Amino acid sequence: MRQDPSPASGSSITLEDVARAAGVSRATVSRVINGIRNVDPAIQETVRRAIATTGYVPNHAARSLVTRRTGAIALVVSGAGGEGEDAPFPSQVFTDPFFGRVVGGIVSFLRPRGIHPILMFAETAEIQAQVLTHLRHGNADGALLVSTHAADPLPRLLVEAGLPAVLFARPAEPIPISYVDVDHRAGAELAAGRLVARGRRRVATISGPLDVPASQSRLTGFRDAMAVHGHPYIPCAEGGFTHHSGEAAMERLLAEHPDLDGVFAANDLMAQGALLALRQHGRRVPDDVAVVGFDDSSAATACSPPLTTIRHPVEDMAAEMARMLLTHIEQPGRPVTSRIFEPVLVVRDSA
Amino acid sequence: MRQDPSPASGSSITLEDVARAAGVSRATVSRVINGIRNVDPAIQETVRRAIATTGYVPNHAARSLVTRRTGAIALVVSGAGGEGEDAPFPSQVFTDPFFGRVVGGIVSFLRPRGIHPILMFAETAEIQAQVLTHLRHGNADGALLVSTHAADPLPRLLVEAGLPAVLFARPAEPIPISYVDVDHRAGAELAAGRLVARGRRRVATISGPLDVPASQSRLTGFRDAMAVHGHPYIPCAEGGFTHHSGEAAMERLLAEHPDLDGVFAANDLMAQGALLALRQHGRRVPDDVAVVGFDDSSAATACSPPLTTIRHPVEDMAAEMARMLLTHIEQPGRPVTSRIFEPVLVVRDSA
DNA sequence: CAGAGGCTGGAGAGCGCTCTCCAGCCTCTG
DNA sequence: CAGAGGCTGGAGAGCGCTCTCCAGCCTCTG
Repeated sequence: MRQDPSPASGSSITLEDVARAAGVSRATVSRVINGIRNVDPAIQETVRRAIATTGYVPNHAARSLVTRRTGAIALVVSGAGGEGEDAPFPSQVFTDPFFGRVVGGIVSFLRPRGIHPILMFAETAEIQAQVLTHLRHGNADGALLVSTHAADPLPRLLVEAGLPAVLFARPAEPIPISYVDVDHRAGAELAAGRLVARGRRRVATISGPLDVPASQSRLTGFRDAMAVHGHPYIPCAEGGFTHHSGEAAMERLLAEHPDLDGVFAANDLMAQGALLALRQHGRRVPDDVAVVGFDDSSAATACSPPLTTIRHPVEDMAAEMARMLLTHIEQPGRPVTSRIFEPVLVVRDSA
Repeated sequence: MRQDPSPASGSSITLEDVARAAGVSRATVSRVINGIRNVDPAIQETVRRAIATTGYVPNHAARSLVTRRTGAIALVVSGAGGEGEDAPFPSQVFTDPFFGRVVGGIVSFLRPRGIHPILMFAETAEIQAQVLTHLRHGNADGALLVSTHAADPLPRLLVEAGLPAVLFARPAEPIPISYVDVDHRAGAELAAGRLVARGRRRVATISGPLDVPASQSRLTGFRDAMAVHGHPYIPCAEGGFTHHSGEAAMERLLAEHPDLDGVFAANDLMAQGALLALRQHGRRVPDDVAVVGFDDSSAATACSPPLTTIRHPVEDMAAEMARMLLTHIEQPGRPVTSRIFEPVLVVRDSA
């Protein structure tokens, strides 16, 4: 079974070969493959058969050389501005279940369209520059950007480079770029409502990093809602969206307010840490202290007790990001847009 | 500030433009950029300056059309053969901290070489076919494959397609493909040694799915080592590498062997589930029952108490996969190889 | 029935690179 | 000092597609 021009090594069968086999021109084969213009059904059939028998596979590079499209989308996870922890950045990021849901939503939208995202991490300014260069080399038609820090300069750099891009979460600085986001304020109001409904009167909150707009919205939204319910003073300890920072923040809150009976943590990972601290201090959850998280990550169900939390439709949001990006790529002149999603309260055992 | 051929939209500056600006031929510019053959240092300098002033960025498609290399690597996460759970596959997969470490290791090796992996999920046979077609279209020079199930046919399909590929973990069926793996048996021996050293005499194990070679190796390795230590009978409950399956397996073990004082779970997620079950049954860990996990995932430290576990150098293994793949791509004739990594015991509180 | 206009297939240019081949120069050796 | 051989830069083909332009045919209308 000798096959000299091995079909594997670059599949050396070209459009020319198919055209010859079908007895038509290259242009006609191209038209059949790309489904443009009317082609006689009988000829279409002949061409398709020729493709099948030759085992032809289009050369992607040749195609994108002329179309000036790569057909590729970059998924950029950017963390510039954040301080390093023990694990290398990509490990750290993917340990967060949130990113799994983002990836899931993006893939669910792109894959049926034959697109697979290129995964890029840009945790430092230097690497961001490399990533940007890589994108400008025409390695992707556009970028989906998820930043872990608000001070991220990458969104602006992408806009300046003229590269189609969509953000997950509103950028800290106002720049002309499309994004999806959740209504953080509404989510915080749901959390407040739940704690009040459970009869909690001495409530505190563990916020995310306060340079992140989302953290700000959750904090002020929570405080405003609690004020409406007649609770004017809500102590806050700032965390860093990590398990350990949540534990530490809970320790600080307990030290200053040992009589608290309710906590709203701005994400589930911190809520999980808070549960640990509460247990170590002998507090029962939810009997002594009710805890509400945010995100409905898989951490929420792995906790003991399982977390009552605020779910944003991350998969839907991520899919929408991808949809918006494809629109921008297909219609370059299009104005930027945003889309805000409504969160929902997920009641489990912690509150 | 008008720029008609916008530098963003495909950066219409070509090698030709740089050559003209530098007063040399296209070939010379190409040589400087790719660092092939000697070029007069003075000319090199002139060319570099011309590149800088023109803002030239090589066209990736044109290059790969002639080199027949894309410069891209696919990271394929394959789950064919597994039964679906509630979350969509990609979300599920990335929720497992293990994949974060794999991605981290791969990125740490590829990124300095200017390569960013294309992320592909292939959870069903149908999607595997699509993924394979996509790869054969020349969208990547090779594939790094992480399978979640042993019966995965994708490794064989990749070999048949002649596509350079490297697996994480030895394939179930013997096929000529390179892989990295951990010495599962040695890891299980470490776990057995630890439990024996802690004076445990009634020890059970929670295995992974028994159609996975790794699960088999861990189970037999554990049983063999315990036999050496004088414990001939080790009950086993089969799990599915998930939190919940670990919890369920622990329930079964406790029902049949209420007096057990030590458990080896074949991964941390199941160990975490086991801890939950033990707590619900009023067992103290490690006083009543010592628990050893496997993987040293972030679940190990999020547990209460933190898990004593077996760490495989996942990041190193993933980086090695990438290195092996690049070797295969650069030297197509090269025979397949394997590399087995030694695990280490990480002592925390659970045993 | 003649002419206009639409539709379909082919010819051929061209996308932006790399790489082979060759010319010309320079260096070294006998 | 002549000739061989190495080295460096340029010319030009060619990678495999798409897309424009055009020819030829067919259909429809006046």
